[in-house]
Amino acid sequence: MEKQITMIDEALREIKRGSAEIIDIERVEKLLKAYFEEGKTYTVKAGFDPTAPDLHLGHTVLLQKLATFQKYGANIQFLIGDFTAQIGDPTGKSATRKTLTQAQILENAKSYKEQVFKILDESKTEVVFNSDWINQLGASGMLSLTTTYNVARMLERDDFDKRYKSGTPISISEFIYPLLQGYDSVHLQSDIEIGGTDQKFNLLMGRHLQRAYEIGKEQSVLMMPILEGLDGIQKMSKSLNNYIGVADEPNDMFGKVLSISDELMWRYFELLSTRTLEEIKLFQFAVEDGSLHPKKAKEDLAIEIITRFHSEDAANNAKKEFDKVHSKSQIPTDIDEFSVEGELWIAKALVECKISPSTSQARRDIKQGAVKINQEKISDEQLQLQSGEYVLQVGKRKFAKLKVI
RNA sequence: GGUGAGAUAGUCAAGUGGCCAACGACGGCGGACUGUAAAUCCGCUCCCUACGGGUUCAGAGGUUCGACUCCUCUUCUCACCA
Repeated sequence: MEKQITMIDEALREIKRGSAEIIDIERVEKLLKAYFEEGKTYTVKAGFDPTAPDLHLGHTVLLQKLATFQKYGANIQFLIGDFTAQIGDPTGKSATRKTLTQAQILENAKSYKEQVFKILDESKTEVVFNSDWINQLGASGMLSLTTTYNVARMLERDDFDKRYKSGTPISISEFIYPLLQGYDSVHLQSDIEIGGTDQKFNLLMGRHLQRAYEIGKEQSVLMMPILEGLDGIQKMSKSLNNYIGVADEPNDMFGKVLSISDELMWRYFELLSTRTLEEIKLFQFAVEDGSLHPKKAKEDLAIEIITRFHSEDAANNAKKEFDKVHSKSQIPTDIDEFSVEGELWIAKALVECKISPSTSQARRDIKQGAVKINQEKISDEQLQLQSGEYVLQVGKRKFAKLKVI
């Protein structure tokens, strides 16, 4: 008995880690108790958008939380919102989405699986599509769904409220969106749902509808913070180009992790590392008292992340490569190769090798001393490359090999 | 439906007849310092083999030696009124 209580505490601690807010933690505790005492499992739902199969570390924050739940008796309902995607989530800016064909959705779902099961246990995960049951709903089902809520309460929601007051249009279908998402929880009889803090309203709707439909339970809700991107300010997203993709090359991942600020590193440790909080605290103290170089801590983080998505070997190689290029300023092993015929003006060569966007930019770079050929800085912007092989470099990070024939 | 204001480079935002390829800020890039960190400092930031040329200031016309700046129409945004 004693032992079980500590196990429950331990599990709870891990589950709470990094979370922004948990609603009805008592129920989570009961579920854990039932698991440890009677081996009863429970379900945790998380919804994903079928339009974005390119996962980045921001998405993995949720996935890792799901993996934690799997450790403690949860079956994951990995929901692909293929129906709701047709409406478009009104959360935040509602850019109108293009509707996807069924074939595209299945394609995306497939690539989700490839990426997601690097973190989740496939045997404890059920992938479901909400069109399956929403299409069954029919007009009358839809109608009775809408009777469970009213416009005034819908307008309590922050973004709707702002848009309403400022006279920005809100379409009726946008009101339907949270209802449908909540209905998913009714159909799936979810015990817990997790999502980002930006999803709070939609997540709570699940509770509301489970009550309205009298399914005999109300899901607990766990919200994770939105991970900041490489800039440390805005949320990680592909469109802001401040992301680390789970499919990124090991070398890119390493470089990107090393480029984050020291402050942000701790945030990443908390939300992305599987190290215990105690371990992370020790790192933090060690860095503060000077016994651990912050770069070393960051390298460990990078290696951990790369190991998860690639392999340990890949991670170690990435580190070696990084040291080679940046600490010893040697030329990287794998660089793009190009070849051209006839002699070539240097500015054109840089454009040709895609390490300069235009000859104008190339000239500026040369003038500023940013261009090297075979490790030698050049200053002559009129330089003609005769036949031979060259390693061209712009700045610290852009390399290309060029063969002039 | 009526009235008024506006649309300028990746974003924000000056410029109201030539001095404007267009102030400034942010971002981005390069350099110094470093740990490819942050902070800081400096330079660059439309294109073109260039002390010159070309194309830009929502779109289409017009006035003018000359327009981002003036006029007309179009499209779109915003504010107020109904």
